[in-house]
Amino acid sequence: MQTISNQQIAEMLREIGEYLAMQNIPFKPRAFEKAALTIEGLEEEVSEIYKKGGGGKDGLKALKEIPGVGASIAASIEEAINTGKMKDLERLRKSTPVRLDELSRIEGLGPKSVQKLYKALSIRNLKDLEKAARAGKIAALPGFGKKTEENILKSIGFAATSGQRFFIGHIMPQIRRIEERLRLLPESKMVTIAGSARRWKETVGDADILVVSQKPAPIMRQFVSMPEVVRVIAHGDTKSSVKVRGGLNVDLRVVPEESYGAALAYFTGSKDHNVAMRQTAIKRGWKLNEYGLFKATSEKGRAIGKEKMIAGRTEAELYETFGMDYIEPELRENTGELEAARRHALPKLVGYGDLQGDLQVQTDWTDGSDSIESMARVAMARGLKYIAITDHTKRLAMANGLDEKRILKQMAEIDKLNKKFAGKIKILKGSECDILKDGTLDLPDSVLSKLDVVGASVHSFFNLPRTEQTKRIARAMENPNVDILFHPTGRIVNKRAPYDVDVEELIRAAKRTGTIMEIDALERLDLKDEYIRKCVEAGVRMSIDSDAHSPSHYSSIEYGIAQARRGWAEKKDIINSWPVEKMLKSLK
DNA sequence: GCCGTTTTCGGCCCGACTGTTTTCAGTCG
Repeated sequence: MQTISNQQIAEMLREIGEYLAMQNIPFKPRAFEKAALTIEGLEEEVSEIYKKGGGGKDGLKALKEIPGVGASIAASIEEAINTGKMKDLERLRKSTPVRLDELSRIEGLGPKSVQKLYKALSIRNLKDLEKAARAGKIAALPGFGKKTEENILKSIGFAATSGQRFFIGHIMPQIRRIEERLRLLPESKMVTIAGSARRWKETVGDADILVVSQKPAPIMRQFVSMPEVVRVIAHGDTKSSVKVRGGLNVDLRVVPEESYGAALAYFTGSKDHNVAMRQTAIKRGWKLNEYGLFKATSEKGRAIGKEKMIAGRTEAELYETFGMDYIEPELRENTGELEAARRHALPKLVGYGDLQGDLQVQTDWTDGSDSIESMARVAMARGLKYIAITDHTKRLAMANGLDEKRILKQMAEIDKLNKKFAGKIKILKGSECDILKDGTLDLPDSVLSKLDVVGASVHSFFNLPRTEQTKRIARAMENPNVDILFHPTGRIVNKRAPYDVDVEELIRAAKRTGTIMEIDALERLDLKDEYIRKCVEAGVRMSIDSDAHSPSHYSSIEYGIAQARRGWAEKKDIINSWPVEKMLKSLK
């Protein structure tokens, strides 16, 4: 039987929610949406959770443990696991046969409008919609108009790119360019990137930028007329929204200085974090919004309708008023950070300037673009104290992988360079050694034992069955010469799914064997944040590596550090934040 | 439909912008 993925289940639940929203049913849509969001973000497959729970009644119980999943949704999930379908969804689809997924991708078109369009014009899909819009039929509907019709047509043109999420490493430079442009405006007092980019999520759907200013109008005018803007979605006094070349939506908010902290917290999110914060406020009889934290004033115990702002100028003040420590943006996902902040037990996250070394660097000996010397010089200029040269091994023939002879030659060259760079940067002898199909390594132990740092990684047989893949990698980790497991799951953000492997078992193997787990920064962000957190909890150490194949790739380190921070990692968890001697001693 | 330091009923985050209205519904984040 084909097992159903979390993504598929989430889409079904979300679709049910949208149908319910179409029918104007209150609250239920949000319940489904919430459950869908949670399930999408789960690391473990829901079908596994059900199976592990024992299936049947006990499986259902296990499903209900998932936040946002109650009796009814659990039953639907069970149904989907067993039959691949949800009867409730089938029924809804039949009663209103519209392609909700297609139509709600159109900007400004939500469930209510879709319902109206279906009732009045029998519009079921994007094609029907375009036809009706071109024929001018939509403008004639009550509640719709000429402008709406124009926007629908425009949006159809963009439908392909909307809803897409961008890899943070690719999109951050563009967001920063826009930030910089706004910073240069004389009217703007402060400019900050907010939203998921400030939380360093591995993918970003929209960019949010916050500006403090007394004169928003000229800032808004400049913003909507930037050269990269391809469409203005909204243009207001305090909020504007545009789509820029490449498909990214950028939202700009202008707030007064006294609300800066509240607004920054609000627009940084995550949504879940904000909702939890607001619920905390309500419990205390306060109100939290993007303008501040407010307390209702009362006279003789009776509310008199006036509100007094009690915090909001800075984020720190906001958290403090709640009796919490300041929560770094990377932690704001409502996954225990509020509780930890209350108990003053937040981690002291590894900092963006904390790395002293980089333990995965490729050179022109294999598939890198530059020489060992030039990679060392660039690393030095970036303030690194040591790098490990870790070229591929012979199994990776297309990368001109090193065999025993060539790697010995490379080691001799590194000795020479170390004399040249003495006192400036230390070049470590290393390898990115291929893990062969059976879990043995591509170079003999007699060679590996001569190296300072051995990373092992999978570049072949991605499709082995889960247990075999897990055993294979764990076997490599048992090798006393293997120090680090490079890019442990093989994923590439937005490009390649991880191979099927039991990561928790690998983390146990790492603990048992003293192997370091890598956070590979370049395009991979492998490990994922959830696994990083599990390593931290298990006391398994990690390294954050650029995986640089050219000098410009060192810049990816920043994203790797962000990823580590999102996984609650501290300096003590990241071996290359340590001086080289201490780092080397921590290896096998 | 979900949830619980207001706990098995009765709540459910909150505000800006747009377009079509003439006071507001729908959408978005």
